[in-house]
Amino acid sequence: MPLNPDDPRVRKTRRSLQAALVRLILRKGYDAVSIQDIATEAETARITFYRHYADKQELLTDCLNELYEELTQKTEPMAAERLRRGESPVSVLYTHIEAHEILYRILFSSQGTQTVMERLRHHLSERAAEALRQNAPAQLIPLEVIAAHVASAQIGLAIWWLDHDKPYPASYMAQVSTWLTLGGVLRSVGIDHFPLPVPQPQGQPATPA
Amino acid sequence: MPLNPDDPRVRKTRRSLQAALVRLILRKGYDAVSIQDIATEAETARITFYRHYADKQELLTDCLNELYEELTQKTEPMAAERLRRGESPVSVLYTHIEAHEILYRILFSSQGTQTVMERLRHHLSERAAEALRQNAPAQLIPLEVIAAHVASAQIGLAIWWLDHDKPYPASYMAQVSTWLTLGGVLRSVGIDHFPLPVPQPQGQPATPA
Amino acid sequence: MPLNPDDPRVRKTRRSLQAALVRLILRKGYDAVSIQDIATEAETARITFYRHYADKQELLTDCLNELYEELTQKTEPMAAERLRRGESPVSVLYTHIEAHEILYRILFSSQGTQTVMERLRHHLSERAAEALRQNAPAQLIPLEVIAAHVASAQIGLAIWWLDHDKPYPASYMAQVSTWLTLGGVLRSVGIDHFPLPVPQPQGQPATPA
Amino acid sequence: MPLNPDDPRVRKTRRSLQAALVRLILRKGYDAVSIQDIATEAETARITFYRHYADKQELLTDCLNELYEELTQKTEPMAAERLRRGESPVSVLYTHIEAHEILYRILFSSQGTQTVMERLRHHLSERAAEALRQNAPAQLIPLEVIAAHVASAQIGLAIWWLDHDKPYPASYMAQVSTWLTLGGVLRSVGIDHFPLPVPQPQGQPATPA
DNA sequence: TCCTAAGCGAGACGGTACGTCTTGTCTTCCA
DNA sequence: TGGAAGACAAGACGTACCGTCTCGCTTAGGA
Repeated sequence: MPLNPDDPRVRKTRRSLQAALVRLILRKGYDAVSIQDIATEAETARITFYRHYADKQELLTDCLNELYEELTQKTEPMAAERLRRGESPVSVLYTHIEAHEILYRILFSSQGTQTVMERLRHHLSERAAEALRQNAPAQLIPLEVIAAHVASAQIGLAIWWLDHDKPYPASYMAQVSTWLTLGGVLRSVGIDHFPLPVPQPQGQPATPA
Repeated sequence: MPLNPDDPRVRKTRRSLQAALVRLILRKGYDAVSIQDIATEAETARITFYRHYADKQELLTDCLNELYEELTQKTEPMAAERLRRGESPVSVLYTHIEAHEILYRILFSSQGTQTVMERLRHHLSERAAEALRQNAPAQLIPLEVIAAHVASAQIGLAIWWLDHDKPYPASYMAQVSTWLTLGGVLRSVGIDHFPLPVPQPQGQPATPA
Repeated sequence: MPLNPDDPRVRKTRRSLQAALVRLILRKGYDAVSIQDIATEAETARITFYRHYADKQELLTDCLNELYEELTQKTEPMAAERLRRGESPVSVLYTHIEAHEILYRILFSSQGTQTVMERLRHHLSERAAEALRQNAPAQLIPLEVIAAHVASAQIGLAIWWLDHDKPYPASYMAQVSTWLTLGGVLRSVGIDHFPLPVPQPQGQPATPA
Repeated sequence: MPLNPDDPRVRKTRRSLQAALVRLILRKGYDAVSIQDIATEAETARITFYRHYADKQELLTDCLNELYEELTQKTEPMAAERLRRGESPVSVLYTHIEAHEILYRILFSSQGTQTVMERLRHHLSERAAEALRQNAPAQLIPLEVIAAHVASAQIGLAIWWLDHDKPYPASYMAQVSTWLTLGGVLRSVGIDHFPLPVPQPQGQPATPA
């Protein structure tokens, strides 16, 4: 007996549960949150939770899904040539993270988000592969390997950024991530011939925490 | 009352528990393994588990710790200049992964290994930062950012490798990882001036999964 | 969260547990009965036991309480002058024991019935003291001492009776108990003539086991 | 492998265990005492306990056995005719209780002393039956019934005495117990004249607790 | 207007796992 | 030989959380 998702009562209950879960995760961490906790926090009955979600993971996924949808919506139609102008999906990602910091902290730290994380990783891989397919004159290395490398590096740096409490501005991080990915490491050790200028550290704190 | 780790009985019991956990994780996944399962599989009593470990996580960490120790021992004294010759810590990592594939699969997939993974990530960051400090003529980008980028990319690619059932040889993956990290992406899209030759895909399957 | 004792589910569960305990005590003895045993015998879950009772003792007391209530209800309003006619509370006690032999065997033998036994002893003391207060012309001996003596003798003889598998009829035992008790008690309050005839051993087996 | 009870080490260890048990029972009650407690209190190892006793009950019985032996030794050779002079075994019992109050409190209160208590009850029954056999001109009531009545009354009153913190002197209690008991018993064997004077309440507190 | 269906609240229940406790057994040492 | 040290198996204990169930209550939309 699936509940009618358009019934305003149903919508209201689900909103309460989602908000309750987010609050509780921030307070105690994902694992320490029991379903009774969620129900109590949402001022409803435990059975009501089960009427809407099969388990905690499903509720969390529901919380993060629209985050993912919003991000992919913004990234999807990015023309591949913007890649060279530095307008990579990465800059969209960092802007989005900054706008939804709390949810991204949960996404990055919670154990129960393998699914959403995996989709995010896959999405970034796809964007990278797509750009490569359109712009690369030659494929010296398997494309899927490059895509995996790029996605991992980008996500990893974004996680590092939040974990260290955003010591640099989002725009700078996005530039650096793109730049390093494209070959910045090389230049950072003194090797030239690179089409992108070095990201200027505008605005970042002189002494990051 | 901490048990004496040198008592042969203690060593034997711990070995049994560790082996049992590994077998069970492979069989059912980390989360589905109960402590009673471990005890039964190890042919001992449940209370014996608690005499040696506080929880499942602690036993798993104990399993993975020597893996980590062995890896860092091999990576530690790597002369920084080997970096240019392609003998990065990454090649050591891939060799090690191939030698202990089962444990690395568990390490990469299990929820309960945040600690060990974090140490691995930190270790790789340190290796990268160290190399940069010694070889970089200029620091155009904060060193810690570069290190985080490199570590994430390397670990991410290694995870991808196992998750896709090793479609290329370890040596090739190590070369690619190093090459991409150093600026390979650039070359892979047609930009030159790079000191390392393109890794030759010797031996990789023609049609990877 | 105390359960609602009027909920029919609750009543049913408690009945099951009580009956299970009685059966198990008869089968293995009070001490050998574990709570899991009770739950299994009652065809319920162990946790259900704990939802209703704090421990085995509490369940047993619950079993015996109504036994005690029923007995005291019958004994309470006994006119004191019936004492002389031989209609002492003791005759009620023996009749009651015979009607609920199984429960009394448990009450007399189980370790966990201190509370109920103490109440029974106290009740019999009170009945004796009350009768004495109303009928005794003089108090040559402290009343509470007499009451303790009477209650102990009566309970002790009843226990002996069951322990020896009822070698004499209940009515005869009640008469004997009263008669033996009254001998000293009457004299202790200054009454010299003994109003009761010697109990005639009607119906008792010639060769008791 | 029964230990040699004459080995001074064995004797010493057993003394320690017995004393430890007595102290612990007084401190926490019989049931709450674990075997580890006893060993710790006796400043020995737990396994040592098992070398000497099968369980807690056996140790307790060992503690109380000599108490019982001493009592029966004093009661055994009592000439039956002393019964009329008021020198019943009861007076010996009260004197003995007063001399070993702590142990008797444990004996009367502990669950684990069924054996010793049963022997005590049987002993008192035997003494009563013996006296009756020698002195009774007629047996109007089964002797074993009388004996059970007498033993129960005597033990019950003694327990009451300790439970109420000895509100009367031991000698007085012994007299009262005998006097109350004899009243009915004598008559039950056909003796009408009551040979004992009413016990004089010498020395008892005016307002017992 | 009522009445009917869907969502919700209350709370008992069976089940699994947890972490702790005690018991009794067993080596392996020490005096 | 007796005692000390300490690991171990067996199993009960009391608790926590999970997921399910039944029973009523409310409330909005259609008869």
